[in-house]
Amino acid sequence: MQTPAPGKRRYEKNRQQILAAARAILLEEGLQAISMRNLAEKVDYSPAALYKYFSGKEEILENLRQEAWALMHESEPGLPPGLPLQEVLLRMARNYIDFATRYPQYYLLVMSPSDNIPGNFEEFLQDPNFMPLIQFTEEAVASGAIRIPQGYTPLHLALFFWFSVHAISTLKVTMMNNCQDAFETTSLEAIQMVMAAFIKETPASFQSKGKRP
Amino acid sequence: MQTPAPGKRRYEKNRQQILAAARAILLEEGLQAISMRNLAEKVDYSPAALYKYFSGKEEILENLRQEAWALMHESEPGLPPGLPLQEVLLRMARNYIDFATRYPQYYLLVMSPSDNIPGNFEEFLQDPNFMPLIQFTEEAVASGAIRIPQGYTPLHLALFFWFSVHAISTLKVTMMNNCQDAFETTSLEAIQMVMAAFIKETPASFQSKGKRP
DNA sequence: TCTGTAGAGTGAACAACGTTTACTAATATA
DNA sequence: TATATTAGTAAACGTTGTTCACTCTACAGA
Repeated sequence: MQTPAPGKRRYEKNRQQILAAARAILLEEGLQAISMRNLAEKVDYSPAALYKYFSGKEEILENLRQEAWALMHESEPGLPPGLPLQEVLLRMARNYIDFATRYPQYYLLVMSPSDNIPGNFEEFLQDPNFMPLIQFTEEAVASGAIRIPQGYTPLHLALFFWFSVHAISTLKVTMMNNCQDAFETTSLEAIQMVMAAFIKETPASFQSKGKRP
Repeated sequence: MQTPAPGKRRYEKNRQQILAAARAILLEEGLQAISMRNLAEKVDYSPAALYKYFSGKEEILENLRQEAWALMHESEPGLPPGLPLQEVLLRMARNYIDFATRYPQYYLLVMSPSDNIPGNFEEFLQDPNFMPLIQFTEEAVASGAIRIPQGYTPLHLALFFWFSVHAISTLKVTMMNNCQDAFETTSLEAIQMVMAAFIKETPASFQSKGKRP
């Protein structure tokens, strides 16, 4: 009985099938097209049957949200060692923004109101999606690659970075649909400009010891 | 006939009354509580009657959105002359964030998907809510109070500033409900840190000639 | 192998939503 | 005053998420 009973396996398979259909609707027709009836018809179930697999629509969306985070993190390219620090940061930003650009529906879903949101600053700082960035910044500061003004911490710089990337992605997805690359280009330049002000100008490479965000 | 006919005046009064009720629901019960039926009952109308005054729910929300922008801009305190530039910028940021904190429902409404959103970068740059910030930054750079690195423009700095303020406000409203001031304090420090890197350290005052954002 | 029970699956309904339609009643205009 | 406009309504339409009472199937224990 090391493998689950066949009933349980079928159950799990159906569950994944429902999630796959929901994912397909999200990517092809958009977030607002995900309705229980629409979804049920796509998997040849009655709407009520979905409630045998999920407690409700919100649980299905929550699963897709986790998928989105995983997809974004696994699409991170392996950065070649010896890359200048500002290039590393720039690529991190670009990767995040590219994800939002390529999968706007995924990004909209991730940013849509959920019940799973941290309620305070401490929880946010320990969010697995944000913590690596803080760690990365701290290492960079500790190594001397980034110089932080007196009275401030690596957290401040990480926050700024996160703010910028988050704002650019959101704006691109929600407002700048019909725009050329002008917005993204200019925005990334803005990030670059600010980062350059803190990065100690050494062409010497910097490589984080932790896994990158 | 210089004043509108009494029928038209009553019509306009009813319209404003409906908007007032919608505003009350927004502030007291939240954005998701605004429904045509809920609103109709509050103003002692049948739901269908609202369609004699508005083309639909979206038009009502659009009116509230404009209210929100107006309210935010009129709540801007008159800055005393002779204020250091970084203090001016900091207060501008604080004013924006304070508005989102005081009226989270208004802010959520403003940021909710609308049909009136600019579709490209050029329109965005001419948005009356963003243009003053660019103007302000340009004046500050022209006067020498802010130094921009070579190859960059005041627009880059304005974008960064807008990104930060926007991101902080959104995070405060959507995620950081139960948190103390730690998040806002740290975030404002982050803005301050970055701004300080560009502001030429002169205690000499700077006063914009244009109206402030 | 037979049987009883847990559970997969369903049709119908409920409550709420935005909106439309056909209609009445009140008002403004001529 | 007669007429045309328009404010206002009840009822319905087509959605939505969710629940309930009910089958029928598949698996477990005798």
